[in-house]
Amino acid sequence: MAVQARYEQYEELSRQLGAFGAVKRELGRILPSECASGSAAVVTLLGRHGDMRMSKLAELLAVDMSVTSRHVAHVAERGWIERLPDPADRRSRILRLTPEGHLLLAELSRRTTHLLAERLGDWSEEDVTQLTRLMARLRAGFDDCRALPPRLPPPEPQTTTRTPATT
Amino acid sequence: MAVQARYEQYEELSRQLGAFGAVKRELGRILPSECASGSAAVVTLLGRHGDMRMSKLAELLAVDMSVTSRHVAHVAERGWIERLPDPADRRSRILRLTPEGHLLLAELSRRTTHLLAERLGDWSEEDVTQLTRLMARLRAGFDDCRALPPRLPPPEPQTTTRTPATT
DNA sequence: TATTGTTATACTCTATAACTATA
DNA sequence: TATAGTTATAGAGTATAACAATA
Repeated sequence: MAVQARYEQYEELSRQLGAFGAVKRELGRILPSECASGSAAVVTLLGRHGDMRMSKLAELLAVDMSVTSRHVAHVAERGWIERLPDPADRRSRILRLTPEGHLLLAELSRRTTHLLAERLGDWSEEDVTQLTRLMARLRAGFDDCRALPPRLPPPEPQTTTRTPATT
Repeated sequence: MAVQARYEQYEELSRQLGAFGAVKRELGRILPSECASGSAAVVTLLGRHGDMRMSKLAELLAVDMSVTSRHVAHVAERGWIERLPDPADRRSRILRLTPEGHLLLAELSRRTTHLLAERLGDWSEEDVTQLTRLMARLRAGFDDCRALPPRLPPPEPQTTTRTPATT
């Protein structure tokens, strides 16, 4: 039946999602000293989208603003960004890459693309494009519903133990 | 030129990889109490591949054995797996799911597939299959070369500051 | 001497809650 | 009263190094 096949697809996708952390860790290992992955994300997003406020950055990072605040403080301490006052709202701060930040961004791009070129050198252009497109779509599917938290499925109709976790 | 286009593909893929943490965090939020994502990975891999030794599990998890040891201890304390002596090597231990572990595995599968069904319900079967296939291939590309650590690209030929990180 | 696995320590990322300053 | 951002605290994941037991 089609439903059964679809759930097996989800199972398999779930396994790939679980194992995908290894890829991100590997990418993290090539980062420059002092620049952890959180810092790299801040610099990369500012380079991609331009100056923005904390709240906007938190949204793009898809993490709580408290986390964003810590990452931004770390990056600002190292001189890669500056925090300008927002003339429209004195509670807010505008984040902007410094010249040193742009240099770091170029270095990050160089290292990342080099590693990906090493690992994906034998991929067809179509496959790279497809993977990027499908990952973006999956992420968008999770972003969209971030307001409403994920719901659990209804409990099993069977009369078996339903919550093995809370033993 | 083609090389330039390829590097732009890598840039875009890199951004998607960076933003992908949000998907994994969302999947982590639906886990049962006491079962963190590390525990879920252990149970899932044992269910998928059957009984195995610590070293094999560490390889499948793609993390250091010390990390594996901690996750396994957590899972064993909750009765989801047992650690049997290995008759072939007394240093080693064979990991096996308990009946409670199988119940937990079923519950994990139920919750994960439900969430994916909610988020990917409008995807074509081809797209789901493609994404799974390409993620597996990308991960394999990183797994294969895990023995040799990722190498950094050669320094820029230009006479600019090459290491903005070590300011 | 080499390998399997455990433990101690330290670092990063994340979320929740309490707090300050401003709207 | 509500919002933008910060800080304190706690929990989870990971790696390195030192260690025990066995091969």
